[in-house]
Amino acid sequence: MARTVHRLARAVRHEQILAVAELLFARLGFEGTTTRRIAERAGINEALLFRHFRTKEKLYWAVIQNKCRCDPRREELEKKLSATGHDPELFRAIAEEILRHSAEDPGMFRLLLHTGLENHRLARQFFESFLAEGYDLLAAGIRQRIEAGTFRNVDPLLAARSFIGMVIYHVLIQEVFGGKHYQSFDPQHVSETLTDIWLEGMTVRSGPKADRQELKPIQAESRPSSRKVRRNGGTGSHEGTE
Amino acid sequence: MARTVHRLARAVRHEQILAVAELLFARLGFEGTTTRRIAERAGINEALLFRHFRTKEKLYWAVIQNKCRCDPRREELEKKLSATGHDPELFRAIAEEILRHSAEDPGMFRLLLHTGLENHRLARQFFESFLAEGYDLLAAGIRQRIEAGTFRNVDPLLAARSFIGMVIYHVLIQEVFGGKHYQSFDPQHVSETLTDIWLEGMTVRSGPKADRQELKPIQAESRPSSRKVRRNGGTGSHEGTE
DNA sequence: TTAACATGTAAGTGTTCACTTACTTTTGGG
DNA sequence: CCCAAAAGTAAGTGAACACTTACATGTTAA
Repeated sequence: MARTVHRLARAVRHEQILAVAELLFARLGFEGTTTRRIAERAGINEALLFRHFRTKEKLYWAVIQNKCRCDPRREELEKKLSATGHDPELFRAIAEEILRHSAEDPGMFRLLLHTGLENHRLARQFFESFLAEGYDLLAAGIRQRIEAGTFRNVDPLLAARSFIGMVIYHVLIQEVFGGKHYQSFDPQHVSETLTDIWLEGMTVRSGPKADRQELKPIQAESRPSSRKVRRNGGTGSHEGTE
Repeated sequence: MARTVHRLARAVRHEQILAVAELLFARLGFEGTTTRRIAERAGINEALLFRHFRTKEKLYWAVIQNKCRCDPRREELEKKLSATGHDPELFRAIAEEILRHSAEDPGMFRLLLHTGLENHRLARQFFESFLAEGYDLLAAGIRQRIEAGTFRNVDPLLAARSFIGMVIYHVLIQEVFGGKHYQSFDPQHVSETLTDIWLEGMTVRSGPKADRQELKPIQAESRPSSRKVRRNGGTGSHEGTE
């Protein structure tokens, strides 16, 4: 017995196991995935799996690091963001990129969430390598635009989060909570709408500048009397700002 | 032997087990939590646990349904939302409520995510009872405001999602991905900033009404040349609904 | 007082888990 | 051609899993 059916070069098998493991970990989480099943789906004996990865946890690590390796076009984003100017196209492209990437590789998203939820110390590294840096970049771009006077003066980190949040949350609802079983959205329509709302909320308007109250950008210990005033719709109903 | 140390009324024990189980399920997920450990932490024998809940999965169900029971102030929200008028306070209150609730009961949030990720059929029910309804409510309120001319004409569901998304995503980063270990935020500041951005992005402005292009509210197959502009028009700023 | 029953437990059940051991087959360089 | 190393496997290991069985103890109503 001991039939050896397929014999592969070490590196090839390595990659194959990683791919299968990624799929299962993304779908079922760390605890929900068994080494037996990974081996099965890879068409190999469990022992071989353990010769490639000494423990299940090391395999999980490897899967995640493998994902982090193929990091997306960070520099590209950086360049675009640092180009000052008032550019809705750019933000829409970012939103669209997130939507596209999440649709193409939903496993990635689920893996990220699973890792965050399970208290693996992996979480932090994964988080930093995947999210934190992107934020700082985005926040920097926003800050720059605030200083340039095109964006309103709000906390850049919160602004960045709110933008990414709108998009990611949509993915969360659609992919994780089965929203797509109820209704599907055209990614372009989504990215357009979300970006439109956000940009509209961020950009400084022409017209009288003086009467605008600033939002405190970093700390808001002062409980503002009752209402942060905006230039309200002169639609007439300038209702009840106290 | 067989020392019976604490003897509790059935209902009391029931609740106690539910509480312990909720804690562990939220922290470790379904697969990551063992019945042994639940029993241990509840200070009882495992067999007793299985007399209260015939299977682990039924226990999980029970935990979730228990969470759904104490449903938050839906009617209150409904009333507020249906009161037409242009009210930043309301939306800020909603954001603040989400932030507060998530901070007080982070387990709830984690449980929801775990349930979504693990493919439990529970997920859908949980989702519907907890999220979907709230959306529809919010979306309805937004639609109403669009018709009243206070909000710009965007897809109300997407608008609702973008609002909730900004807030929930912030919670996600802080609670699940350990963001709070790096930086903590004043909930008021957060809710203020996010609501401000979103409202600013949603409200119709005064000024020339004619030159505004509409965002198609439902479908956007037309790739608009460069920029979706604000300024609502068509549906008429038919304000003063009341 | 006591029988009936609910609350509780100790000590299992078979199964599956992550991981190992001991062995077989294939391959490539001398 | 030969043989060591690499690629593969069958058949385990003890531990932990969800869940059960058999029995002890506290409560209560007739």
